[in-house]
Amino acid sequence: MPQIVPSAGFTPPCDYSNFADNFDLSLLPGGDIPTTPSPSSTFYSNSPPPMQCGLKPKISTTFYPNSPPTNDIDLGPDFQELLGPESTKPTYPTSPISGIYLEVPSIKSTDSLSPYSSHSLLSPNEHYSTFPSPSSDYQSLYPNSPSDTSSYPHSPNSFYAQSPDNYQQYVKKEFFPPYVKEENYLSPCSNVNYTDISGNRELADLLGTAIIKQENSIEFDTILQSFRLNSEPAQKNIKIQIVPEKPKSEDHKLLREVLRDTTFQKRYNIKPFDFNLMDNPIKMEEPDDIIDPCSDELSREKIDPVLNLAIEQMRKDVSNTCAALGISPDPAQWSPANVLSWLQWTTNQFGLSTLIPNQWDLSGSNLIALSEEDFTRRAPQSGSILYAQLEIWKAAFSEDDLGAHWMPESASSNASSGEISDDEEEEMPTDVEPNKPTTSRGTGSSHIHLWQFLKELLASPQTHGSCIRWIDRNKGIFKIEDSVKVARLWGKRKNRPAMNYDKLSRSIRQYYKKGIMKKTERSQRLVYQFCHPYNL
DNA sequence: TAGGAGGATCTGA
DNA sequence: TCAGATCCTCCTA
Repeated sequence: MPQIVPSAGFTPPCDYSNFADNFDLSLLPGGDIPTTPSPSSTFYSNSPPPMQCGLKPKISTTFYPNSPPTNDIDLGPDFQELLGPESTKPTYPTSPISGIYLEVPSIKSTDSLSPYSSHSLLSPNEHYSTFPSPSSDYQSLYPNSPSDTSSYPHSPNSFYAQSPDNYQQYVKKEFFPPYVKEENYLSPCSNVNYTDISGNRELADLLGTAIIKQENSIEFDTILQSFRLNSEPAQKNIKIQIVPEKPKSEDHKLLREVLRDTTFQKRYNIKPFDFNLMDNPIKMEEPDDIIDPCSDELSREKIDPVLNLAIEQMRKDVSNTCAALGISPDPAQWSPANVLSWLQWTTNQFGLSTLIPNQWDLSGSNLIALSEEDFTRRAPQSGSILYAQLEIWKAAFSEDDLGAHWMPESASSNASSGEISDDEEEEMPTDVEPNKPTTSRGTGSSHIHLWQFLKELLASPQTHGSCIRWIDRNKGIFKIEDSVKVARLWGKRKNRPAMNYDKLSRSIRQYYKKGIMKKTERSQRLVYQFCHPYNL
């Protein structure tokens, strides 16, 4: 599996030492598994071309300097400090540190950098503005990078994970290429013996950081400065030798060492990501002498909580959106109106071009039957993203995995700790439970909930702005400007001619107990606030 | 006086 | 069974 990437603020209980234990170095370029990225995927599509095994081993890196890189770039004195003392300053490409030089590739065509290429699984709640244009900074070129949390402001609807049960399905559909990106890597024919520098943890850190660097957009200057401050005396003893080819079990030892080292992770607050290795058919390569018969079990123990959290996050994300849209978590049950609602929401979330409604006048069951080609035919610009998002929803509503346990965030977070009290259960809003699809009560029906109706009014300020409006949309605070009119509209919708604001407000107040609405911090007349996630 | 708060009870799905 | 409707009393700005 690909990478279970948590939302910002989420720190999975695993580290790079675990990653190192489970990382199949044969995945590295030139390894057993071809590394050419799938052209249909933007996941890790920026990997450098596979290294050619020449006479000299290489440490290849794709770090991006402040100025646009060129193939003939002068590495400059700063970076050279990393390789050796001034007296041994090399002349590129011939380094006095035998056989090691840096390869700085030219920037690739921006075509491959689009975050909207086919099958990109983007967080549905990310702001489109955070995605880079092809001309934006290099550091923004990895919108799908698992480590690139900076571009992804935390959102309860963020979608960085998926059910492991559906992983195989995704792999088959090439949602996730079955390889692991390594933009910086040791050439498989490298014979660098870093044993001699293993005592220099800072250098190992440095190299490790450099390896992660372009993924996390860490300023190179920062790394260099850190290196200068912390390891200047030690670097004099740096000695890198070329040794004969080692057995495969000892190959990539430097990378192994770096991956086991988590100091860089702490220093730069880098969050590791999970490869869901237990479900991944990729076999782990492990030196024979340190094979731990219990490692699989231990890895599973470490990974399981991460998976559970990721799955729970996924449930929350979709559940929140269901609640916000008033639609069933099961796309198959969507009415044409629900389909349009979902499409509109998704296009808004991703800043996609507006869809032509009459091309999407179909039920949920028909929608999920569409192929990706059907999607792209209806929406050439955004069809792939819509299709991918729908796949997520379909996966989210899994009869076996999720359907029976679906619950809104407030309840699911409690469920994760296994501490749902009777009271809490009683207060749990049942209107967004998956097994009680809201479709039949959804927008357009007389069975709509009051809170949904109010959101409906709030969603059309052009029409109803005179009687109800948002005070603070983000916080879900709104004000009823014309209580009589709102009550009348509510009564009309519910076919209750005797409805008045007194009754309506009583119903609103009932929501306090249910955790759907609450009083505002500073109590104001006719001002109410939706609780999370109903404010979404 | 309008609106907020909340208890009690009824209604309909 | 549950959400919402209805009726009620009391309180506050």
